[in-house]
Amino acid sequence: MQTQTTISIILKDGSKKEISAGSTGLDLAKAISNSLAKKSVGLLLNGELKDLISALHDGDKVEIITQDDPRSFEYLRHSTAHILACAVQNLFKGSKIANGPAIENGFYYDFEIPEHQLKPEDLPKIEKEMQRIIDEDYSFVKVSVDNSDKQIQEFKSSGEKFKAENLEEHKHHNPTLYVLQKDGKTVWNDFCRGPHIATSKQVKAFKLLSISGAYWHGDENREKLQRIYGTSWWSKEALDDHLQKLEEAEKRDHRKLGRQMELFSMQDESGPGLILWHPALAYLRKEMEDYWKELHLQNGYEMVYTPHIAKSDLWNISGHNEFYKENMFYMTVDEQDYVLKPMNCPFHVLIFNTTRHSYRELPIRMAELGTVYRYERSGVMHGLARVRGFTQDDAHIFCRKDQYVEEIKGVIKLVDLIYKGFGLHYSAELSTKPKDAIGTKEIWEFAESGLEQALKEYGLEYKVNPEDGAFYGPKIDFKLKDALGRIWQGATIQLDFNLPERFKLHYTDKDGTQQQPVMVHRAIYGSLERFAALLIEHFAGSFPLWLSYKQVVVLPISDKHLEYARKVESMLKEKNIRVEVDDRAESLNAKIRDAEMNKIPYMAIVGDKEASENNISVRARKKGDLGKVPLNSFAEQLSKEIKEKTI
RNA sequence: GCCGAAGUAGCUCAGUGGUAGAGCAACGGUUUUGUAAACCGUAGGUCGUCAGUUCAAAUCUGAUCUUCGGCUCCA
Repeated sequence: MQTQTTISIILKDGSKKEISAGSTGLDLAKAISNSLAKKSVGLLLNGELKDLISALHDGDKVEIITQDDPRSFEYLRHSTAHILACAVQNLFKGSKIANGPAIENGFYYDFEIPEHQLKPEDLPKIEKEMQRIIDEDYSFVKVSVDNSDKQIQEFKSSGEKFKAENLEEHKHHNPTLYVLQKDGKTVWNDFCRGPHIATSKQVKAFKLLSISGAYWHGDENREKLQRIYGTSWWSKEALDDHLQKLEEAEKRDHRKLGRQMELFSMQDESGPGLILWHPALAYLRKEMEDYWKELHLQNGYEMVYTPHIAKSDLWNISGHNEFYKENMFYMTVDEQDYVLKPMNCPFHVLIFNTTRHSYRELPIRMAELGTVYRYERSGVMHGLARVRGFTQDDAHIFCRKDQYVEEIKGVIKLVDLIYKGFGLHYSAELSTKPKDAIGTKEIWEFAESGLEQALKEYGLEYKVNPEDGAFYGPKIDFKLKDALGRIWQGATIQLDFNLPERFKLHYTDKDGTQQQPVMVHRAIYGSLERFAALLIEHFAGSFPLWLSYKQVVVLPISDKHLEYARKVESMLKEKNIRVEVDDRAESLNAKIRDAEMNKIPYMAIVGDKEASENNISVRARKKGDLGKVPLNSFAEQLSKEIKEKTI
């Protein structure tokens, strides 16, 4: 009898497991339980994601990644991308493969395909070939490249120039190939770091979604590539859920709802990226603005208004002409150059600088709903979310160093307060000093630690984005999460060391010396346009009562009830409720249907019974009949809902 | 800006070289309706724009504008 050598593995929970030497991760999973082995996908081996069949060594720390672990998608999707690449190369002779990573919710692969432009009709054909590869049950086998130069030559001779270039770049990082193999026969290979699933059959549910262009290494001077996007899941159910979510997102698309609900438009005559706010969305904006102004005035801000254009001189001082030139609209009047403002800050600084300031006056908080114009490249515009003219809910705080932390806390409080009114959840991120920053090390330290202190004292969780701040100062960004779990850019708080210097901002301190104030830029909605887009998609157009254009529609059962309907209307109008009567000669069912389609929160249905009892039958959007309610209590209930901003 | 796709009635879409279509919306009439579409009729389009090919162009070609999917960039 031979003595079996064993090795000791440290599991996730810190416990140790003895297994026989030469075991793989899969063996370890089997040794723990069969059901675990079935769900196992890969390993976190000493902190790195590795193939499930990686060999284990004595003392390794191992966490088994199962299908329940979100990290398992990296394996699945990246492997599905490889199957896609193999399928495309089988179908389109001479195709060269570039890169194919897993991305959020899916994957893509980039190809150079000579003499064929991919069309949507190609996707089902490619899917079929992928399914064939999956059904063949090929193994993903990792092969280390011992002679990089020889392998590069091989890639080059088979025309795989992108693989050759990738390998050249990584030749000193223990390069590996992944090959698709069956019965020891290799059918396909790619230069790849991995990790992968074990066999192609593990791909249970995938779909190719779209085609687009891309460049090798994202560089428009390099080769043009064709990209295929897809998604891949562990089960058909999960795939269907995901596809349904995509469908739901499409239904909620603010551009689509914008047309359907007549919220806004952009027109050829007025130009791209320039929004016409139609009455329904203008009402929502008015509510956003009123709410904003009310909270800002309550929280020590002062309102200012500044022009839309300014002489070029201003932008020379601010530095915009130097750093922001390609984003600005220019015009010449009376031989004088003017610029359409891309930011409000220089104007606020001018207001600050009009008089001398005492340390006693600070902080000064100057707020403006300022409309700015930025030249955006033609391909980047997107509905209300990315435009050329937009209104920032901008404010600048000029304060002393000793007031700085409190001021930041005040802004965080205001952000919290405002988002509450919309029922939105958010998270915070702190971005620190980038490489090409201006300002001394001391001032950056002061600024960053101040932001951090404010976040901590406020008790807000945050993530740090190292080196992601603006060149002129660090910032806190707020990310908003919508009803579908998608992330939107929200509020931002930025320190600025640049403008106080350029505009020579001063205040007179206690001891009579001239000191430079700290300047904070901050916006909470960010852009009213983009925030409106967020609200449209978050609520799928069914806005809460306080944000609805039409809050109530009165539906008379027949013409006989028009008189009473008008009475209901004027009574609600007196209470400042936005109401109208549907007096069309349509059936009640048709009126209800139209009101539902127009996403009006409440319907007040009135007929003989209601008129005689001085009440109404209430029907709520999407909820249906709520029964009869006295007119007065209905009005009171709505007023309360509006006042409390009930979601 | 770059790559690719698309643009037909207010909206959603059909129409692949030979007289521009449907549904919904609009308008007129009939119906007077009890919780998601009553019925009949009328009107509405230089087929994004400009050139070209052709006896003939929504349809083929080119340019241009806009939109969409990406790349890049960003509030």
